[in-house]
Amino acid sequence: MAGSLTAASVGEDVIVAGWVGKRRDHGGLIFVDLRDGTGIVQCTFDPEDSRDAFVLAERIRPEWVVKLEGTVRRRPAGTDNPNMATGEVEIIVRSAEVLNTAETPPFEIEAGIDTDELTRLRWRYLDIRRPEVREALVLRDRVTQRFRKALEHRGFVEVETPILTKSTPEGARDFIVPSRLNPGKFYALPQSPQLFKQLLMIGGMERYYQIARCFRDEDLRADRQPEFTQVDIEMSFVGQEDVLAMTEGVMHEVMREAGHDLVTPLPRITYGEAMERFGTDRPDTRFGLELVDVAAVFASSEFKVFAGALSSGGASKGICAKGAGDWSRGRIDALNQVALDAGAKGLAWVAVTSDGDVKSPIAKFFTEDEMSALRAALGVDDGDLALMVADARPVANEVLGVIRLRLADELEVERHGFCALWVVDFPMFTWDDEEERWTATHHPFTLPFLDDIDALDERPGELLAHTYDLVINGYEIAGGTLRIHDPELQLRVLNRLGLSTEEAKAQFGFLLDALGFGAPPHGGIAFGLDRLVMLLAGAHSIRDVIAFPKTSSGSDPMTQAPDAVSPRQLKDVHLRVD
RNA sequence: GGGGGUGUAGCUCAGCUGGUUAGAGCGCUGGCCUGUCAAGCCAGAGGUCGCGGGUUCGAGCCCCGUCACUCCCGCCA
Repeated sequence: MAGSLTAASVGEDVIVAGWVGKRRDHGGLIFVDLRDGTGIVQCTFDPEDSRDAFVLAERIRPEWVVKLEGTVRRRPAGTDNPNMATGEVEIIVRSAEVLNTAETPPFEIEAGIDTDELTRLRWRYLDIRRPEVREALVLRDRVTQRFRKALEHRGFVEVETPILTKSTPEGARDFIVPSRLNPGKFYALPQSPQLFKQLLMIGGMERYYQIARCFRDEDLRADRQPEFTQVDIEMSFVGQEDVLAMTEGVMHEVMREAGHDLVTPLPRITYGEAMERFGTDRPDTRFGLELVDVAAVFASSEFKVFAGALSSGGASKGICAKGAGDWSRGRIDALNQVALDAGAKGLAWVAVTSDGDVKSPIAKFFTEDEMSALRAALGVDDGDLALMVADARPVANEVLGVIRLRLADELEVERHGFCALWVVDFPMFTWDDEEERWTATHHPFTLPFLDDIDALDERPGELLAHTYDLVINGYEIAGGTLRIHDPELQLRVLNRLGLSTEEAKAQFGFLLDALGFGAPPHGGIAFGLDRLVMLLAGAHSIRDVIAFPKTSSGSDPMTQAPDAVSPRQLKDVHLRVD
């Protein structure tokens, strides 16, 4: 009500209820900004209109809850406030009632405050009164509703899956819940509905979705919370193209809801290409700064470090930092440190000043021809800085991927709008040095490329899988796979991951059994709803789009969770705590 | 688990090379004020300098430890 009053409402008698914002007391005249869910309107207390209301207005304080009755009036000439939606009008208050008083809030309830997040979270319900937080939650609702609408329209059925479920190996650390009725046994909270959606396909649901809460007991980040929300989707009797087309259609509608036009079909690149060009599997394609293979330049050069890396099967890659040719040595050294931290042995560089002078610790190893070849390969003009890494191919790519993002910041590269793309064909397995075994790149239920299935045993590192990640502005917004529907193949994959047949049956027996009862071919995708809304809201953390998020140590400053429980509770669930 | 940053009034911050009684703006309280909207003017209250230890004649400042928040790496199939 409050925020929707305009000149068209002039003359109307209205009742508004809400919170007191700013109060401006002129002695003989008092203005109160009244805020409700719709916005803010100025309410004017004049003793000539109502003595009682005026006397009350002298007492009220910020964040008191009041109900005001009065008439909407055009503001006197010259007193309009063009900065507020209701700035042409005001309510002349005839009667006022205090519904509740309030403590002085620990921070001001208004847009654009610069208060520490801990303070905001401790009084999150006050923070939620502020417009940015409110708008983020409203946006989240609109996005969620649009997902529902778009999916229902396409024949999907929303099904709830268990929150109390079974811990399985592979993947993230589970949150576990002790069972009172089963001493010594535990439920696990789902990392995602994963297996249940497959079981729904086997159950003949054919098209399932769920706005699903997921739980992972891992360390937090700006874009990672211990509980988060997926829009989880699965379809039967489909191939990859069907899933991608469905996803693009739904995304188009969702983006439209948020006021953006997503041009489809989206570009696609393979995982391999993403790594070669951007040094990451989730490239931010709002800018170039792509990685270039400079092996041809270094193969025969006198620069032993690079030539050596190449001859031992590695790669040498480079990136051209436009306009960085005049950077100080210190600034380049800082980049070198970034490269070292990212795992490089060093960062080679050639700076060409805007006067055309070449400065480089490695220039002495190059002939004039080689130097021009390097500049041509990377597109280095006067005033540019070339950065090169030679190492095992994955290392060289990843290091330059990190450098690329750093350069985008340093060079203040323009990054606006939304650049979405598919990254497809991830490897089925990734070698884990620490555990000395193959792990599933996406998950163990991913369908590998069947035309190369011999690689499963012979060359597991080369086997690709039917996978697709939707990446926007460097964030993985959705990811999915076609699933294995053959129990024999599923068992082979689990074996390949180091699970014996007995272990596989103990952990995933219900899935293997189910696959044996006529599982249809199926595949799907899951969106990270929090991240998507964060991007759409222009926020920098998913905490900004979650009503009651946790701090980076996983605690809630408002409820004080997690907290100790009583000895009785522990005894009930057969637990002892040190 | 590791690295960086931060921690001083309710909020945001300043506080010099270690030196008297720790300051400012906003907010809050009281007073004045009939057209403000970051209202204005006057007055006032408000401090475990995150916590613990150490060095020193003397610590907000230096040292050690610790806690919290935050960003990143590891981790997140």
